Amino acid sequence: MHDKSSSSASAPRVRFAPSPTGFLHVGSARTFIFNWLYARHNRGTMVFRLDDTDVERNTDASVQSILEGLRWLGLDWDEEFKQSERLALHRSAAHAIFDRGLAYRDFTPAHAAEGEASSAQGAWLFNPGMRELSRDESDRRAAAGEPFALRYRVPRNEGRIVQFNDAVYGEMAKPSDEIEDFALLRSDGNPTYHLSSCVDDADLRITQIIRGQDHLTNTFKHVLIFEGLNAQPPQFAHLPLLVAPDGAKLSKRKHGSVVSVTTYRDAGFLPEAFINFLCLLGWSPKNDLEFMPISQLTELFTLEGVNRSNAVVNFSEESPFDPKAVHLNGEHLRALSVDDLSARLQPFFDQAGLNASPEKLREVTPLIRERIRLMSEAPAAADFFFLDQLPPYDPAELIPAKGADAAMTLRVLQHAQQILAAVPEWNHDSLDKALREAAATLGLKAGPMFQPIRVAVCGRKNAPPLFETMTVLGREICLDRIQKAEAKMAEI
RNA sequence: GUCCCCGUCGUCUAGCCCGGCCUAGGACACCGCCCUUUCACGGCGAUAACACGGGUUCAAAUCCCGUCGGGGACGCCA
Repeated sequence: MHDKSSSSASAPRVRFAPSPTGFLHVGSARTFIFNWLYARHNRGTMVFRLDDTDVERNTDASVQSILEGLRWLGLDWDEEFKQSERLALHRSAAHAIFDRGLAYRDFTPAHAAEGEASSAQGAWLFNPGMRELSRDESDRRAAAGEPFALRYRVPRNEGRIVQFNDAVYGEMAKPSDEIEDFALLRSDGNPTYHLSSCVDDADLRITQIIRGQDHLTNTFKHVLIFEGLNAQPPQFAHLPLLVAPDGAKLSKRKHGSVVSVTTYRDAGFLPEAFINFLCLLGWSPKNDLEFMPISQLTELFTLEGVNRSNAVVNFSEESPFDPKAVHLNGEHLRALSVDDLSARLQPFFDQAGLNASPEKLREVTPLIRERIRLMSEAPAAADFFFLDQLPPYDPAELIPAKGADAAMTLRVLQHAQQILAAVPEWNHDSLDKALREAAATLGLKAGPMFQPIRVAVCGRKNAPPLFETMTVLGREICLDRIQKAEAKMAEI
């Protein structure tokens, strides 16, 4: 490629522009991820821009919470901006549009036309009388201190069609007659979202706007603003929405904490698994691949792979997380090295108050990694490795469902205790050998032989493989627990 | 209400643009079998979808029209 367009076809610049009015939710996270993937795939620039023009609703806690969510995802950005620090630019842009005659002052008091029949009778387009105000009268009233909002003078009755080409939805067109005279400046002089967003996108030389489909119809207004700014609009790419099982757009208010990314973090999702899951919602590499590390997602991501229909994120009271996300997490968990997984599991054990030393946890990790799908499940799956005292369990559990009765169970325990006290070496192979021989001696199959021991040692029926478990636990603890089990048997 | 978008297994999706290779592929979930000292992991298999109605065509999931259904946007919120 050495044509003359090489300079204009420079590296793409994309942005993620959250407004700090709540925690980072999964829909926003996906938008961020797609932007990031696009930037990295095309060796472009990722811009983080805080769209904090709504002073009323913005909170610092929200900013922190969004950053916390993004930090967890582990995806970076190259440039950072805050809209609240760029208000002067937005205002002067508004004035420039006004000076070009593309906007007018609207002295109608705020919220004047709210409620009533206005919304029932079709779309509102503009407040009567304001469009036609002469420049002189407009100036006079403004000078007199009468508050006004600045509105875009959308072309009327000119047969004008506003259009743009969306990278996902294709050719979009709408008669300007159907677009309302949206506000650029509020009566307090502050810019609206539409204005700030477009002015910044133009000023920051954003080349692709990748955002939720809920902005699809707003885009016509944005095209008009770019026009008023004398700027070339970026390419738009709208993403299908993430919806709840009830079909409605995911919202913090309606669906609660299940839409917050920190909820996934706290439940023990791996960020790479969460990202993988989100990517599969509304995008596909089209080759049946589903398990993908971030490097591969980056390599495969293109806007052509984005589809157009909304995707359901499944969650319910019983299972708060989409089963596919959980499954994917299990796969990513198992793809980690034991050292890595062990380190990531540590906080979950600490939080559970299990006092797990890194060394011990490192030994336990291989025994549970195929048995958990969320890291939060780990403490419950491995608590008996770290507890001095086994939690109480039903002695009846000691008795196998088939192959041995209570009397035989007691014999198994007693015999095992003798054998285990005498095994020369406390490792997998000698335990295996000794206990299988013991089973033969008692005339039992492996199952009925191992079950009582497993329950005695772990305090439950379902546990990791017996010999590995006993090896990690050590002889002393095993013998002690078997001893206690015998005592329990006596209770029956 | 007005405008816009969408509609393939329960869910995420491939296929649709460039009609035949689709007796519609993959994944999750569910069920069954195998592996196995339990639970898992893994392997194998089963059930399961082109919203509906018209057209165009030798041929339609794929093209056209309509209907219905779902979602979104219509704010001096973002």
